[in-house]
Amino acid sequence: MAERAGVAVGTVSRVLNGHPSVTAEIRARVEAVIKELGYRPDPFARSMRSKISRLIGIVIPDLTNPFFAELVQCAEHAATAHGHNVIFMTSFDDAAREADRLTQLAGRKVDGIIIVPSTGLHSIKAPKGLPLIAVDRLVNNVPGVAADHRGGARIGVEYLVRLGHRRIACIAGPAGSASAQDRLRGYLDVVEAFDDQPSAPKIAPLVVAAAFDYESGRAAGTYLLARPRSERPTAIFTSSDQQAIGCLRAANDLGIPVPAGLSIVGFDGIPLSNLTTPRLTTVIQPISRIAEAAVSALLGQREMPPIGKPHLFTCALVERESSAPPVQEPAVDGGLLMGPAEQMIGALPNVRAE
Amino acid sequence: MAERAGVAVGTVSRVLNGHPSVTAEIRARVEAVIKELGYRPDPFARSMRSKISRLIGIVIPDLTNPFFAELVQCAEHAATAHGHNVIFMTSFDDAAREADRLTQLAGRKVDGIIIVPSTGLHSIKAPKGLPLIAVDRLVNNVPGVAADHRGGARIGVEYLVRLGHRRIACIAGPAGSASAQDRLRGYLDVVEAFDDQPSAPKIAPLVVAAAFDYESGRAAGTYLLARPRSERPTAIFTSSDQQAIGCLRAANDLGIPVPAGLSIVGFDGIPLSNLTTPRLTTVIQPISRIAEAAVSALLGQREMPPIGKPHLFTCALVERESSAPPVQEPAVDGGLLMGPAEQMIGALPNVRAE
DNA sequence: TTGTAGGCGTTATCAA
DNA sequence: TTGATAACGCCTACAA
Repeated sequence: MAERAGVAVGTVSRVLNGHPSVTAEIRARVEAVIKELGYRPDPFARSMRSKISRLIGIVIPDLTNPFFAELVQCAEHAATAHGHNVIFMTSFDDAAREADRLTQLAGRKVDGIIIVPSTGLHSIKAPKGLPLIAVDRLVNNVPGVAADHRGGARIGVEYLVRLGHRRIACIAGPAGSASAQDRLRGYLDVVEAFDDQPSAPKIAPLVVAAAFDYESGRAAGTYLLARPRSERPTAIFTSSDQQAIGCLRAANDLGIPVPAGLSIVGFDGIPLSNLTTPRLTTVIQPISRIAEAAVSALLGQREMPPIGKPHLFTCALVERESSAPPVQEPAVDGGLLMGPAEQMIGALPNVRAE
Repeated sequence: MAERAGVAVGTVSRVLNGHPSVTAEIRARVEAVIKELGYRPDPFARSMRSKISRLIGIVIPDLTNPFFAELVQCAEHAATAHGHNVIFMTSFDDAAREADRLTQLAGRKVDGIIIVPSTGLHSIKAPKGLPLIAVDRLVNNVPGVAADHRGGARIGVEYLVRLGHRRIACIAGPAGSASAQDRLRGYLDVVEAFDDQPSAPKIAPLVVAAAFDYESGRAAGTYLLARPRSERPTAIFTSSDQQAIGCLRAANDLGIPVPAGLSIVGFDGIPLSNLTTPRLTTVIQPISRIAEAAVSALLGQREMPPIGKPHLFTCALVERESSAPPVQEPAVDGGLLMGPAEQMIGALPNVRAE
């Protein structure tokens, strides 16, 4: 023990915790011994008494998704700045595994949990008494912080409309993902806005659902582009950069030039989106700000967003090379999806990678 | 307390730990109460006594690198299977920050640490008494597990030679990275092997160093491909898939068709390598096996590789679309790098992203 | 200001 | 087999 500095344990503790009532002389002496012995307080003993672990958990569906990887990295950075460390876990997008991880974290007595809920989850049975915040994919019984997916999608689709596109397809994300639904809703917002102005040319909606990854994007793109020329979209709005990159691949396989024969807009703004051929026009999310907001809310530096009223961050369009005005005036009739948009959400054709 | 089951604390502990000397009847009674109360032993109290945290640390230079992201995911998976959780940290490829993280982990009393050392590190000052294993980038004072980078590079370059290429450039990784050096060495192995056979046509070595990321790969590729036609390589062997993808971009920017005018071979085997245009021929690392080996060595399920004698996993070539025989017989003279290969390592022109 | 002592939840030792 | 008890390292009243 460092009490070989000639003081009592209590005094050492006071020095450690910066308690005011310690003589400068004694404090110096103790600190010297601490340094000399390389003494570190035992975190377990500490946590056992204080009930504070300075540990937070983060659970994400899949680290192979560059967006989540960046999110985790930003969150770790923010947590470290707050003096916390992070226990990382993958749910592999599986609800059962996710629930198990949550239980594990609760058992570890972490101070809080950041979670990107697995696909298909609309509510989370949170270990009670444990601060929990959903990021990116919002659920209805937990505070959340995310990009304004709906607004972001609107920005992307409106941009395509402004470019002159009228046959704009949408590759939606998986039906169970809240972020995917919001992006789809944004797409439909634009479609409906045009429906409301009878003078404006109609936009033919064309929607297909797919997972967020490269391969699913490629499959969905192939599905959309393999349609007869007259029905083929002149632009595709995707729900992730990975899907968009898969689409690029699909277009290339089918001999369709981008952006000459097809415009593609991505979503997320991952680093790679700026290095594809052609470079991807995409809607970027302010990912580091999202991560920081989640961490500081969790750690009480900022108040938690109320349940049902998540903290939303606005997205921005980055115009690059994968988008351009359409070459020929597209036909307007016939879309996969017709009718009141709201009803369609959740009942879309689903294309999946083999 | 669960001793309201009418037993002493010690007995509960024995039940919890499956100690044999407990009557079936008592055990049943205690377990019933445990379940009823949803009782969970406090991990801090437990660790405080047992000196075991069931926590391991993992420190990575950059999670934006898909290879590392996958590594982390695999490691977490393996650790979970062993009943451990993982504290994740980024060093941002900065030695000072890395050292700090290591200290933090030691302070947390994790059971072991997996580290991908930051670029430029040749040894690690490990907190002593703490199992530590280096992954992917080996250092000389710590046990390690990695892919056989040198052998893998050899496989990739030999493949290009077999295809008929003689002017094969190499984009090496950052000079400070051990894995980068090994891959470069593998490249040089092949070059030298040809030098030894006077009958065989000479291979002109051409090497440039760059960071592992997309943008650096693009810059390095541009640098190599902007040379006069007679000196331009007909094939580029890169040190990461990201570099290769950047190269793809560079070739495209310069109007050089791949693989018709240039063959590119990547390294790593990240998922994306199969979705570029053209799909990337690459040398894949058995990443999940590497991660599992690291975890089980760390946790004592398997013996640690001796220092200086790391556990190496062989790589495999996946032939895809970015490689083909060269069209025209290339000239042989003039390379950036000439002379005894060994001397060159570490003294290469370095191209970096702006 | 400083020392002393009790208690946090476990596990391990020793008796019973 | 089971119970009682000490000890792990820390913090915090409370007493000096």
